[in-house]
Amino acid sequence: MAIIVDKEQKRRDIALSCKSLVLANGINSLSVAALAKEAGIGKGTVYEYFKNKEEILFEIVNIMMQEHSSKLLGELESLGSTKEKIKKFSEFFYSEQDKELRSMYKAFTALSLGSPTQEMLAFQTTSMQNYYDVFESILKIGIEKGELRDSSLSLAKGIFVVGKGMYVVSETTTSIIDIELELNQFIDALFELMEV
Amino acid sequence: MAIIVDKEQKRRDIALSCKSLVLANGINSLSVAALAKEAGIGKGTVYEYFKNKEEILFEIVNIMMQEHSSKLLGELESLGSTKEKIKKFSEFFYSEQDKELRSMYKAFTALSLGSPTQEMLAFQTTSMQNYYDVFESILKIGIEKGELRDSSLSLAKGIFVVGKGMYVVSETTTSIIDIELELNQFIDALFELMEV
Amino acid sequence: MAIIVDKEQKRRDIALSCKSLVLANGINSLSVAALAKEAGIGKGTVYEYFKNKEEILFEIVNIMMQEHSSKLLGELESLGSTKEKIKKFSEFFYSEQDKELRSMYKAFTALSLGSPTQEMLAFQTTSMQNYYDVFESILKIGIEKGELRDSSLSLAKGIFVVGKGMYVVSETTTSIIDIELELNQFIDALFELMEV
Amino acid sequence: MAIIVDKEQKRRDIALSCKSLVLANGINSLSVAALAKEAGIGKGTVYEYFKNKEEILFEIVNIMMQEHSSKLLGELESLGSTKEKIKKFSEFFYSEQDKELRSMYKAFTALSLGSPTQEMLAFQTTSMQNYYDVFESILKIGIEKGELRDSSLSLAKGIFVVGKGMYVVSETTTSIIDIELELNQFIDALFELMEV
DNA sequence: TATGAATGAGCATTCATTCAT
DNA sequence: AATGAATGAATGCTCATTCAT
Repeated sequence: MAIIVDKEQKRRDIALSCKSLVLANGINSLSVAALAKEAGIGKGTVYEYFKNKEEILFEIVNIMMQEHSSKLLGELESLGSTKEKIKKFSEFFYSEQDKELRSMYKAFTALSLGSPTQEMLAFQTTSMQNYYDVFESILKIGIEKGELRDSSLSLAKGIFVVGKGMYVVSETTTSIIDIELELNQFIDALFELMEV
Repeated sequence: MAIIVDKEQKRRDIALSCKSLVLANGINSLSVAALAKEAGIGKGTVYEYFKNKEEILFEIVNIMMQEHSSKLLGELESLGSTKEKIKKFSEFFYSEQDKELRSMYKAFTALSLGSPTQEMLAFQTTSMQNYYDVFESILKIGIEKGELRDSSLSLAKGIFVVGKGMYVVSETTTSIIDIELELNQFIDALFELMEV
Repeated sequence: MAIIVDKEQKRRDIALSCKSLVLANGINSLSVAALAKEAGIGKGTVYEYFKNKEEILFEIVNIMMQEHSSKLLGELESLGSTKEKIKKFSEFFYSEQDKELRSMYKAFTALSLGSPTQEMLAFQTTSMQNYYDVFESILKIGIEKGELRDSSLSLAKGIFVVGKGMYVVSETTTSIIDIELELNQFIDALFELMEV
Repeated sequence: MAIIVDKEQKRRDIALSCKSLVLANGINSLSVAALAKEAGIGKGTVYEYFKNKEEILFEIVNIMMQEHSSKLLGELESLGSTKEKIKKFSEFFYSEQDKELRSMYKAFTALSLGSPTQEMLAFQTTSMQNYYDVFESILKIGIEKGELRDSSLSLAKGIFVVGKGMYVVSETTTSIIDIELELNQFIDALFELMEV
């Protein structure tokens, strides 16, 4: 009987096994040769599971985002107020435990900005949408519960991107921008607007 | 005696002559060979004016930012209210006429995120600071004139980065994020908070 | 499964196939491109077998020295007197059949003098030591057999380097230095000292 | 009245002004640009005084050898015995004060071995001959004075090159060859042969 | 299915030399 | 006589991808 290999599982294994390589050296210095070696497989085998190098990065980011997403959803459940939920949500941009994903995300953003492909845009759009849906549902519940005004929703995307903007600024300058402090101040200020 | 060349001017000329190459093909595919050809000079000549390839990109971005900056300052002068000034300021993120600089800036951000060097971070920090100074002075004048509350200043950085965040989102996803609309909505909302 | 290649053998093949290039044009003008072409392989393939260009030269010299060394040891066995052995040993510096190795060695010495690296010095030290060990053992046997005085050993290095010195002189001047004649005269004279 | 520049003197000035550059970085990294800068002249001017880069090295070595030679001749005069003279002569290979010339000579030997030109060989031959003439005259005087046997002359070249050989060995290996000790031992031993 | 040997296009950078001024 | 701006050939090395086994 032939060995049945779970292709999807092997894809994940390969992707994850080189996660540390990307985190250590960035995305530019990740070579297929190093990747294959780290994964303990042949260079050719990589191409049995991924169309090209880019796809591997998709897979890594995808896995990490899924993990982060499910963890986040779990943590959100235990929180009461909408503001707490939003703050928990934005912890991604500065918390120590999300550092790896952030680093991965940074590498991926660099790639996306530098030479965007259709697949890349589609991938990011989907990922982003998933997060945004969660975010929006939090606000909607807040509105339902009477915590927030109806008009708050229009500020949603604003809050959503401010973290991203801060993150990019902090990563591309040496300015000591204290994201945690400033982001929380920003949210506090916004909630004064949004709260009923 | 030897030919006297305005080195600074030639630097600018070389940098600008390959601006279109970067805008057309991105930063990754900009080769020194292509650059030199476009500039109508020899490959070696490039290195008479720039220490390395990176420096050329600095120069291009620098020139474009200076142009944009002086144009912006001129336009700001004719505006009365602080909100109008802030909106004029944020037009950078969506206006048609700043498209080139935005594109250049995008390429540069990709580079900065991908493989940041000390020089790059320093350059971005300085550039950013210049803009931020203008931004802050607008708010300070607004406060002096009694248009804004004293506490507004703490929101400054928030407003400042939200554009950047939106821009990155819009560039890395296919989501039809209407930056112009959403950014203006966001500013309007914030001004409700900030206005006396 | 993949093609199995005797990496060590191919290394030798590649190195040897460009031996003539080095002998013909010297070491400075040996480009990887020319080397690969001569070996009938791609440029990239070279780097599958050698870490860098230098290593190829090491390999060539190494192979040639090993060949010479084993040939020399064979020839030494059939010789009776210590003087004969020493003379056989020193034939390297002028014999027609060692011309290639000498030429290779010359190129390598030029490199070592010009820009010595740790690896290069180590390589030369080892190679030199191997030869010197043979040389010393010849003298020791001579002493054991009562052919030479005990004190002869202190002259060993002197004899050893005189050939090298003559060789360098002959290669860097047009003076018609008759190495064969002078080296043999020198050895004869020395043996008057060394013999019991 | 036009300024009359002593071309020959300026040649020497240029050559000497970049002596330290060669000593510091070796011969391979000496660029005409750096050289001109060090000499405080334009790159083009270099070519008014030298046909090419190689010629500059000739000039440096030439000047240094002339200096060394005249100094050596002065020192030899005050010495009585032939052995002392020979030892003084061979001090070149290890003395601290000749370190610079040795270093220069090393660089030059590397060049000569690597890509010998007719001019280079001719230059080295002449230089070598000058030294050898001095050396030979020392031995002749020793013979005249009855210190040495007539046959000693045949060993002359042997002594002459042994230093060179040792020097090359010491420069191309990490072996701790104590040139001073071994060279002197060698000369002592030879003198047992040569002395009447 | 798995492999890894082979590849060659591609690239940044250097530098001796020329020559118009 | 002096200069330095301009040059382009030359080069070592990388790496994603292919494909024969």
